[in-house]
Amino acid sequence: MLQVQFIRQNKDLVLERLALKQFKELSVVDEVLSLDDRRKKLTLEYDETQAQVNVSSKEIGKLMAAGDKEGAESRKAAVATLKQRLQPINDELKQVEENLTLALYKLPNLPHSSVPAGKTPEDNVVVRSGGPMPTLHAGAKPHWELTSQYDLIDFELGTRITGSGFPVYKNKGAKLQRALIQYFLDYNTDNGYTEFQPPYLVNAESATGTGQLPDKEGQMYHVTEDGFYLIPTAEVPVTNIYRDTIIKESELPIKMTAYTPCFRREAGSYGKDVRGLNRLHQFDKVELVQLVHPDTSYDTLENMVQHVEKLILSLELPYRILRLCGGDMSFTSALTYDFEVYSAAQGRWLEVSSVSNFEGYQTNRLKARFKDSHGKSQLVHSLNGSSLALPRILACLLENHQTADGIAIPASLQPYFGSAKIG
RNA sequence: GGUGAGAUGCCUGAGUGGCCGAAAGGAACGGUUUGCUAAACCGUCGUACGGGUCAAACUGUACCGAGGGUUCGAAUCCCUCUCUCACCGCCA
Repeated sequence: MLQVQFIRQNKDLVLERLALKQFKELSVVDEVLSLDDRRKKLTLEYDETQAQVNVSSKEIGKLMAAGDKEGAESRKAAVATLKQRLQPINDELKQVEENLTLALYKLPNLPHSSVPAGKTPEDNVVVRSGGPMPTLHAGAKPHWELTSQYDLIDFELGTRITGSGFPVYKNKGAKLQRALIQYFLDYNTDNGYTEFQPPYLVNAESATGTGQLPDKEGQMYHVTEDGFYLIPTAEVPVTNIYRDTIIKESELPIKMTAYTPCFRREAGSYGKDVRGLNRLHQFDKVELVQLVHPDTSYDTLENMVQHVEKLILSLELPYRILRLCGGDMSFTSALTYDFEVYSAAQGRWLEVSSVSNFEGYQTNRLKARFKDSHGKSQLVHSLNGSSLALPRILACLLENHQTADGIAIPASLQPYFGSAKIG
């Protein structure tokens, strides 16, 4: 969430940026400020009254020790009066603090100055593109036919075991999946990221920390029996590794990577969006998370973009990088680059990675801070990106590298997959 | 799942009603000494939210797992919960 002090000092900027993000309830900004004013007044009143109580209590102790029972009793009566005043102040203070938090939760992160104006995906800006655009042979097929032809994935079986959107990978399909995960993780750790295997279920505090709650409650599977949520991305458990911690400045940047399955309810999706591997309820992803000094977070963002770009290039896939417009960005992000890979047989671009700088928005909720050179704690900036989401990469690999007599495996992947082609 | 013991600052660990935001030791950081290393010595060494200030100094409140309660006053007493450890049961 945004820092109240920042909102107070930069109100005009905040309003302007919220508008860029297509945020309509601008009155929330004033609500936050007035609630914070009220909170300060009440806090002062409470603290001053409580201070009197504390002083009196000490005096009572001394009077008792001195054997002055009467003096002690009269003091007690005075304290009782003070405490009666305290009660309603405290009640209101708690209410105000709760409302303030709720109001702050309503405000999305502010887009960075380089974020393009716009409302829909059409307004996203293509930053650059690359990779070899394939020329498919006459009988080229979409991936859901290839997976069936080569016996790589059984969608119907998954439907029977669980439901739609839970495919069963088998044979070379399962092995390719495993090879990709291994390759991605090695690539990340070779570049200085520390590998983690986090829990796949998180509690409500963690989901709140990264912004899934309360904003996107319906996106996650909720295990009500124990109050846990299935992770929609490794971002949630991995970023929460540093919840409520003060990091040494010398330890920054913190670079983490993790493979996890991801679970998303994806309510309301339909049609060609969900065909084959395009959109699933369970999928695999290798994620990058960095916690960095605020001064360097945008350099880090560019580094992460290049890191992911090289990985896609090594898979010999055609891609483009988009800078998302204000209206298409996620609630918590300040600047996001999406990577899309061209699905040749479908004739459409599929998002395979999203790399974002959240600045202090997540870390303010998480209370992930570091001590600066003056000894003051400051929020670190958090960033994350996929490297990569597996199903769409798999789909594009199959479609783009298909030939009349099989599917070619990119050279970078062959050591992991163990052969140069499928079929 | 059952029984028992616990949860204190970066770590170990004292503290059973007021003098405790908290002893002591260690680690860390700064300094002195030193041919270098080591040792020794001195100092610093929690967080949040307020007040105050140009900024500091200074100052108030809260926090000893979490939440409630008793009391003029709680790390200390009571209740609930969570977690940790040990043993038993079960089990990949």
